Formats: sequence, structure tokens, C-alpha cells
Amino acid sequence: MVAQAFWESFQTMTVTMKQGRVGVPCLACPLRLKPAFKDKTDDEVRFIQAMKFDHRALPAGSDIIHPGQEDAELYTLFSGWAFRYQSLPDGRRQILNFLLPGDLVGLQASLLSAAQHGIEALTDVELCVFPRRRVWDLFVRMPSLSYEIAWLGSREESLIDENLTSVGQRNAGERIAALVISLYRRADALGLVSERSFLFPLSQQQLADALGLSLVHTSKTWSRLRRSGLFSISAGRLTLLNPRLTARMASAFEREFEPRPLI
Amino acid sequence: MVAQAFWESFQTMTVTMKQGRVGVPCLACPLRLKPAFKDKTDDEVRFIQAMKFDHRALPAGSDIIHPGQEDAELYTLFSGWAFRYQSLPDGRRQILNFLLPGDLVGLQASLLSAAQHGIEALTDVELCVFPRRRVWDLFVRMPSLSYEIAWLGSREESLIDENLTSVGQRNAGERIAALVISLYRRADALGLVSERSFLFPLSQQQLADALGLSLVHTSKTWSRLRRSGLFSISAGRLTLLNPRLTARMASAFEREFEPRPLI
DNA sequence: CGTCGAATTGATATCCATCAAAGCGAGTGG
DNA sequence: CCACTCGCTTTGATGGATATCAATTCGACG
Repeated sequence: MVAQAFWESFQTMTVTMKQGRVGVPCLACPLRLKPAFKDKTDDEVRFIQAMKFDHRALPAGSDIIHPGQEDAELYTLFSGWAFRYQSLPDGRRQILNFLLPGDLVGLQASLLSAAQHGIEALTDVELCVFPRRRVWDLFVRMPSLSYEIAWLGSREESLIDENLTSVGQRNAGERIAALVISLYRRADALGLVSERSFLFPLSQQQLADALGLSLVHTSKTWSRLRRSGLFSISAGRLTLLNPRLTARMASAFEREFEPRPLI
Repeated sequence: MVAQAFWESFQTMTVTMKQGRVGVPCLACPLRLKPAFKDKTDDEVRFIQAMKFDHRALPAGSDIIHPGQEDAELYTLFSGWAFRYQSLPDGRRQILNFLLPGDLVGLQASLLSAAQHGIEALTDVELCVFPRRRVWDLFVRMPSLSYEIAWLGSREESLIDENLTSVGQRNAGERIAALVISLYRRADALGLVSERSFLFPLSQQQLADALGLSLVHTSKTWSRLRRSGLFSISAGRLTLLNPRLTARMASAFEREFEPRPLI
């Protein structure tokens, strides 16, 4: 619709600001208008705007934060998808969670002295950059925002809890169903679902790394679920054909999404 | 030694305070003296002391927070061990992480509107209770403490990241080695290790639920590792016979523990 | 001595990993 | 327009790791 078109044009429009800053003005941030996010006072938004240091676009596959990095900044994901991962010395890799627009990127890395994980852009992304050295300042001057940052940290933890439960307890089919349902709901909350379908940019290797399965077994299970009519894929979009059934397969408890803060 | 004896007597000593509060005075908290924890200003400690609402002792097996609970308080674990877990409708259960003395208990539950997980006492425990409704107040009045709470939340997330990587990527033997090494290091940082041995109160069922393995397979792998000389168990204590080798088996990168905040 | 929960052990079934090869689609250069 | 390459996906065959079932042992405790 109109809103959709506005949104898409806005995403590609990057306003160049003085002093080398490139950005979308936070007061007019289109993400902020979505019902998924809580309202903020003008004061808060102005603080955020002042703290925003850059608006950065990166192509799919870029490192946003590399493992061990000690000076990682804090970001919010303005558009696109990313993922956090951890690698073992022998090359095995676990994808810890996926990041969608509006998610805080690199909170853990900006608080701890060194990142214990990497973060990679899954699609082309745009990031709002907040300097790490000003996070402390934020805690001192903006208690409401610092509370919301802690809240977002806890929410991310609870998403990882879900993934851990999935990988530890569910079989291959259940894991895929749980992941698809979880991403579907998050995309839906952002208004990115239409006709039960949404952009699904994961390769099967990435799926496998997120689910703790081999590539081959992922492929076989994935196509079994498609053949059984749970969902279909075309043109990079995934369509859920039977959301209720998929949720039951994933033995997912109905979890409501309340509006959440956007820093 | 002397310190050890003092500590043990202190643990069982619970001072009854007026107004029904039972507690250990925070200014003299023996946990706080350990090198694992960062120093605090007197102001901060006084604030914590004033916020501390109760000092509660619970027997092993008690629910500290039950799944779905909406009014969970915030705790620190004063003594004993606990674990966070998540259950599926059909009874499968994933243990998400273990909590040791000094760990914050229920941060996620006290920030989000409902707990997505349960927390259970693994041994007899003592808890310092901080009322949920005053957490906001803490963020407003004590930026330094709120920053440290966010820091502790990120640290917990990074521990869960490790567990997820373990469960998703490592085989049974590696998972056990990684868990043992991780608990060993945490216990060591708290001064709970002597002669390479420390209290290890997990049942094999709990081990299995933490590792995403069946009880039977856990038992077989566990005793295989013991026979191969990695560690031994006696009287509820685990002794690491070859820490370097165990760490290598777990393909653990050397991770330093910097001093951390104790709220 | 009897009981109960936890740990152990053996036998078998199943899920998932690994190996190998073929298919497919998008891009590229002739 | 075709041939070629390259990455990603699909499929078949086989082996291995882990789950499940069943029975026994062990240890704590009354």
C-alpha cells in the first residue's frame, strides 16, 4: 500500500548531513512509527539523534563486528538482516540468533571488553552507529533509555534461550518449524509479512549452522517439510501455508509480542 | 584456611534484622571481598543495602522463579547453585545455564513482563532479594549500578552463547568437557577450587538436560571420560586431572575472566 | 533388611553425518 | 546465443553417533 511504498523509498533515501554524517533524522525515523515500537518522548529522540554518529550501509556478507574485536560500536539495524555467530577453532560455526530491523546490534560487544562472537550482514544492511564511548554517558543522562537497553538485552537473551532449547531438545523437523515460525512472527510484528509470505534470505548452509544440523540433512528435512505442505519458497520469499500447524509442529507456546523500545 | 573457615561460618550465619528483614549486611558481604568482584563505592553499597528487601534460604529443588511468573523479583545468589531452564509442552527440558554465587538471578524475568523460563535451586541456596518495583528507581538514581546490571546481563548472554555453540556443534564428549571446564573456571574465580577439585552437585539427568543428550548416553560418555583420566568424582566433588587436556578437548579458547560487578 | 532414586550396562533402533555425484541457476566471456 | 564456471541445492548410499528399551547395580536411608 501507500505506507509500504513510502517505507521502501525511504529505505533507499539516505540524507547526507553536515560534518560528514549521513543519516536519517531520528525524529522522522520510519521504523519508529511502526506499532512494533514504543513511543518515545521528544527529549529521548533528540538525545538519540545527538548520539547517532553515522548511518552506514554495508553489503551482504560484510563483517559488522568481528570475533574478538575490542572497540565495537553500538548499532541499531535500520534495514536488512544480520546474524550473530560463534566459531570453533576447527571451523565449525554456530549461528546464535538473527537480527531484524530495529534490533540492537553489538550491545554485548560494546559492554564487555571484547566481543565473544561475530556479527555478519545477511543481506545488504543499513546501520545507525552509536559510539561505544558514549554509552556510559547515556546511562548517566538518560535512565529511561538505559532501562530500555537493558530490556532489549534481556529480550535478545530470551530469543537465544529459545534457540538453545530448540537445538538441545527438538529434532530436525521441529527445529526448522520453530525457526520459521519465530522469524515469521518477528517479521510480522515489523509489518514485513503480506499474504502470509515474507522475505527469507537464508542459505541452507546458514540454516544448518543456526540449527546445529549438517547441510545435507538440513536440505532433506527442509524439502520434506515443503513437500508436506507446511510452507513454500519462491523468489526468495517464504509463504506459510498452515501457520497453526507449523506452530504446533514446533510445539511453540503462543508468545505475545508487546511493543518494544527502539533505541 | 582461615578465610575458608570464616566464609563457611558466615554462609550459615544469617543475621536477623529489624522489620522482619533477615540478612547479611552488604557492607560486610563476604562475597564482595573476593577478587572476582569489582570494588564499589560506599554510596553504591549503601544503595544496594537499602534496596535489599530480604535474605532468603531455600532448599535444593525449590522453584526460585516459575515459568510464566509475572511478578518475579530480582535476586543475587548469595550461596549455592541454581539453574535456568525452559520446558516444552511434552516434558522435554533444556537447562539454559547454571548460576553460581554472585550471579544475578532473574534479571530477564524482572525486566520482561513474564518469565520465559524457570529458575530452580540446584543445591540449598541463599538469595538476596531486591524488589522488582525498585529496579526502575535504581536506573534513575544509580547509573553506575544500572550500567553494571546491563553488563551482567551481557555476560550471562555470552555464557548462553557458549552453551548454544556447544550443544549445536560439539559431540557428546566435547560438550561434557566444555561444561566441566566452564564450571571449573567459574568456581575457580570464586575461590571454590582447591587442589583442582570443586563441589559438583549435578545429577546425570541435569547434565543430560543441559547438554541436550539422553540420560543413558550422558552416563556412558561421562564414565568414558572418567576412565580415560580426564577427571574423577568422589564425595560429590569433581577433580580435574588434566585441565589443559580437558580444555583442548573442549576446543576452548583461553578466555580471561576480568573482575565483574556484584550488585 | 527393604526400598527408592540414581547410575550403570547391554541390545537394538533411529536419526543424523559424511561421502560422492549430479542438478540447477546466474553470471561471464567467447 | 552458447559454453563454461561457480556457488548453491538436491539426491542416493553408507556409516556412526545418539536415542530408546530393558534390566541390573549401587548407595542412601529408614
